[in-house]
Amino acid sequence: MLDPRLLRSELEEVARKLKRRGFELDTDAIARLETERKAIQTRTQELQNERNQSSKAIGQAKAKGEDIQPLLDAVADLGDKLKSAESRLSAIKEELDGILMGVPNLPDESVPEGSSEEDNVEIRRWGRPPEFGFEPKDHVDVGHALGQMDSDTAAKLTGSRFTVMTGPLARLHRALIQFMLDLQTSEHGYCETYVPYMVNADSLRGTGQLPKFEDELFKLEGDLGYYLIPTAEVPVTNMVRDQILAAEDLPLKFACHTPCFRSEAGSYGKDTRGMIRQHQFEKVELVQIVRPDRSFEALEELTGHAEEVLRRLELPYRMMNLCAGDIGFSAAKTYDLEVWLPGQGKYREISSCSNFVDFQARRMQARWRNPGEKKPQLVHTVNGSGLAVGRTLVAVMENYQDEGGRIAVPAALQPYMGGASHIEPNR
RNA sequence: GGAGAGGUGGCUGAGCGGUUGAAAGCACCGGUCUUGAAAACCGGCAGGGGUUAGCGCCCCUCGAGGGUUCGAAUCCCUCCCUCUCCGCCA
Repeated sequence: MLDPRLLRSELEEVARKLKRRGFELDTDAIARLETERKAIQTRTQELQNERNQSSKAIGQAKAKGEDIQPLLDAVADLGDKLKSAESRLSAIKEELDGILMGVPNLPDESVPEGSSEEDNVEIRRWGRPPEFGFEPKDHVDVGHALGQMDSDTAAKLTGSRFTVMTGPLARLHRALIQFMLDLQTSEHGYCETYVPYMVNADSLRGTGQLPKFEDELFKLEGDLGYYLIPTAEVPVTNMVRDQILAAEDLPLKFACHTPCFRSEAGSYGKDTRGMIRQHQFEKVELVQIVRPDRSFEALEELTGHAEEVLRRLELPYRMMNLCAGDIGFSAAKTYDLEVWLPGQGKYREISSCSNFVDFQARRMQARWRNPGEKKPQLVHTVNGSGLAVGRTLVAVMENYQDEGGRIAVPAALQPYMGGASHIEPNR
């Protein structure tokens, strides 16, 4: 959520910044509601003050044993007036809040102009796409040739956009998770974290998935109203919801592996082949809760931590600075890491690292005590995938395939594979 | 699922329907003392909103939402959460 005070004092400036990302702010509606809010709020507070004064006087008169009837008569109709003012006020606040909750974050100045993926700016490139002496297969063909990846069975069990893996390939998938967690916790200082895979609506509001993106989530039946998490970002970031942290607690750095569940409602027909876009996939998420003045350096650092996974796996990738039209709802700035996929002959997103500045913190009321300030201040939140496991597996399968249908195991993963150097096709 | 206890400031924890937005302790900040530190002592210290050049003043908030009342942390109702015991269960 944006700072409501910013919307009052610099409404046009805010609208201009939001326009960069293609969002039209209804400034007239906001200005009108704001004006009304102010009037009704003042009126309400006057009435409340009157009530408080009168009640206090009645209490004092009663204590002295005086006749309080005249005082009671004087406030006879106050209750009704107050009640109607209060309900009007809360209705306006609710309406205003509804608008505000649907307004995305302001893109940072360093975010390039643009309206789509096409306008993202490449920051750097690492590694070189491998040369094959044959026509490289995509991961579906590689997996089928191994006999260890099967979407037909998954479709029988559940439906489309799921995968069954067996044998060494399933182990490689698990190895990636272990490797990523070990790297982030033992070398980059993240605290390994285990969280619920279902969350309540408050948590989803906190990180910005609700109220706008409910159709991208799996909601559970029943009275509880829980949702399956679309990313570990939701439970992990919300750990600090409604908290006031001490300065020495910051930064908090969490690494968390979870499955992620996404309805992919808006992506019919997109990436239907293979396991690029699944309803269920594993991810190791990196989350940092930081002082406001450190969030942009934290974003650089965290992105570097995600990159390190790709470097250790020796997977070629590039880093993109997303343009204003392509960053997510809650983000002020986002870097995507895109890995080279020989089967598609292009770079595909494998990690998305964002600085949300105080946008999520304000929704969550996550604050810290800044020694230099009287009042608690909002923290900043930064997160990124380190990495998306399913897509990393795809990248390994495609980049490490050989003509005989085998997959070489990247050196960094061999300790997690019982020392195996290759995955062989089933006989 | 059954029975009971409880949700109050950063934390612990008091709180007859009427200066209680809240005792006390801890933590924290400032000061005295000290070569320095600790201890001791003195003082400050909830969050949010409005208004003001500022001092300040006003409003809201004691799990959430309703209700009773001139007045609710305190009484009533609904819901949520936590803890203990029993049952069931990986």
